[in-house]
Order: sequence, then structure tokens, then C-alpha cells
Amino acid sequence: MTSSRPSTREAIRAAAAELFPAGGYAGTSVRDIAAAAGVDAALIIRHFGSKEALFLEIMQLDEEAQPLLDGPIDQLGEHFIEYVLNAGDEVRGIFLALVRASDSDGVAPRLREVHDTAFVAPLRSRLTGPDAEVRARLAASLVGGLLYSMWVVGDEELLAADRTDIVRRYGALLQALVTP
Amino acid sequence: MTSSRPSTREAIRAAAAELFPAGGYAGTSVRDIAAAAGVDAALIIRHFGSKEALFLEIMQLDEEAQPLLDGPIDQLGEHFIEYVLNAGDEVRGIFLALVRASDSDGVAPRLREVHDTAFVAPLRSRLTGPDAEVRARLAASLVGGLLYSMWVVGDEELLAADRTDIVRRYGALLQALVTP
DNA sequence: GTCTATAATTGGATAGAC
DNA sequence: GTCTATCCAATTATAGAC
Repeated sequence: MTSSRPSTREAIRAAAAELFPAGGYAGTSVRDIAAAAGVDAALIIRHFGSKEALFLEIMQLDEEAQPLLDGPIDQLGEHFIEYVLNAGDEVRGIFLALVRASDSDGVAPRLREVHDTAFVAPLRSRLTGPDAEVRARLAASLVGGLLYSMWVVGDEELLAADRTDIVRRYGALLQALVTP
Repeated sequence: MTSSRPSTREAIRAAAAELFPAGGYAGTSVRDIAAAAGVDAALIIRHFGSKEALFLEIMQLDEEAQPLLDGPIDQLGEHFIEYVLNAGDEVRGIFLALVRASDSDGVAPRLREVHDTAFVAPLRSRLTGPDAEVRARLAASLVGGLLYSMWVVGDEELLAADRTDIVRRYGALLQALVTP
């Protein structure tokens, strides 16, 4: 609002959003971000306070990234897996960067938060029954496990496999937690 | 073999095996390891070549860490989940440290290797059918997802939940991939 | 084999001119 | 708001005495 040139701050944000997931938190220096953004390194600290503050400001999910869960309950499993596989680089990048930087005290709570809002809460909202809480969290484990093996581990055979087959098979497992 | 005092090298190994999983790769300095081991920092480089070489020498699974898979095939799901939950700090520590350091080019292949030998291969060996390969890798995703949510994310409700309940529920999902 | 001292680099963050 | 110059701390790794 007070800025006369909004481009600088946005350029830093855009560069950070690209470099942090690619190179990791420790592997991405403030100077790297500054160079990619075409600005001076000092401006990053001046605008965001610290490297970690910038990281945490970028690595969060806005409301729009929440998956739609309007569909029929008996297809929730497949639909959610399909969403996770297609949900674009943004969610995947945030997930990846947070997981790999989660040994830092500052980012560990953020990973919990993103995991909760992206996986647990949407599933929890549509589950019923006495064990809904545990089932929702196991469901979130299952979903996170797919992201883990494909993008953290980088399982080549899984990445090369037929996506509709994965959606069908893995979605059926998720469905078993949703409607036991 | 050539060393007159095997204690130094072992002391370094022990300290590294404890500090790396706890503090992460970037968060653990050579000096930290040296202090914990009660040796000089220069000896670490002299004995292992580099920090990364030490990390990679520690963060691997020896054969003994492989789970036994002798039991009945129709209880493999529960047994494997039970193994993963109880399999001690060693496997968990290696898994954790590798996941969080997997943005480095040097450790990414090692994570794939450990994931393969600890999760994929044991399951793959007991699966039959045309889609055994994909099913084994989805099963490994499922298993890794549980470790992810409990130990990387640190889902408190899941950690506090009844383990036998988790084994029963999550094991049933794994079983559905083993014997469809 | 071990340790002291230090090199050589890189990092985040700051001060102050413009 | 922006940039130049720099500080200061921390890192891995090495050289050489003992």
C-alpha cells in the first residue's frame, strides 16, 4: 500500500517461491534470490526482515489452494488423490520445501499447519463416526505418503506409471478410510 | 584394520549417528560432532574425507535392519506396519535425516536406495501378479506416509493414538495392496 | 595418529549515502 | 525506497608441528 513500486516486493516473492522449493532452504542464499529477482540483496532483509521470515511468508497455503470437496462421498477417495496428483506445482513445491526444511524449529510448526489445512482438515470435514479423527489423520498420512514417494524420494517407476491406475488403486485405499 | 585405536573412528560414527538425525545435515556441524565424540574436528575430515562422506557412510541400512517377512501372507499388512512403528530409532533416524537432506544431490540417491531396500523390496518380494511392481511401490508410499506424518510432521494426535488401532486400520489398507 | 592454528569461503544482516 | 560497501559470524577443509 505504501510502496510506490510494488514490483520489487513481488519480484522477490516470485524468485523465492521458485528457488526455495528447487534448492531447499539451506541451499538457497539471500544473494541467489536477489540475483534471480534482479534486485539488491539488502532489499530482501529490508522488506522481509530475515531469510527465514521470507521463507515462512512464501511457504504457506492461501485459501484458494484448498481442494473442493463437494463431490459424492463415495468418490472422495479417487477425487482427492486425483487432486493431489494434479494440484500443480505450487502446493507440491510448498510441501517439498517444508518437508526438507522441517528440522528447523521455525518451519516445523508451519509444516504441521500446512499438512493440517491441506490434508487433514478437508478429509476430516467429511468424515463421520467415533473414530473420524484418527481415520482422517491416517488418510492424511496416506495422501502425504504418495507425495513423499513421488516427489521427495522421486520414485521413477511411480512417476512413469499410469496416473489413472494410481488414482484408482490408491484412491480405493483412501476411500476405505472415508467410508469403512 | 590399520588403526591402532579403533575407538576414535567409532566415537565419531556414534556421535554422527546421533546428531545428524536430531539436528539435520545442515544444522549439524563437523565441530558439533567432534565435540560430542570427544575428538578433534580435523580428525573427522582426515578419517572420512568430508562431512558429506561421513553423512553418507552413517545414513545407510545394513542387512540386519531388513524386516523379516516370513509370516503368513494374509497378515503381512499388519505385521509390516507393526514393524515400522516399532523398528526402533535407527531406521527412523536414518529415514528422517535422509528425507530432510534430500535436496542435496549427493543424498537424494541414498534416500531412493534406503526407501527401496527398506520398503519396496521386502514388499515386492512377496507380491505376485502382473501389477506387483506398481502395487509394491504404492505400498511403500503408504508405509512411508505413516513415517512421514508421525515423525516428519509430528502429528501429535497420531502419536498419542492407540498403536494397535493404527496397526489394525492402516495394516488393513496395506493388506489390500498385498492381496487384492 | 593426533592436535593447533589457520586458511578460504560463504553466509545473513547492517550502516549510511543517495 | 534503493543501492554500495562492509561487518561479523560461522562454516568446511587444510598445512604442518608433535
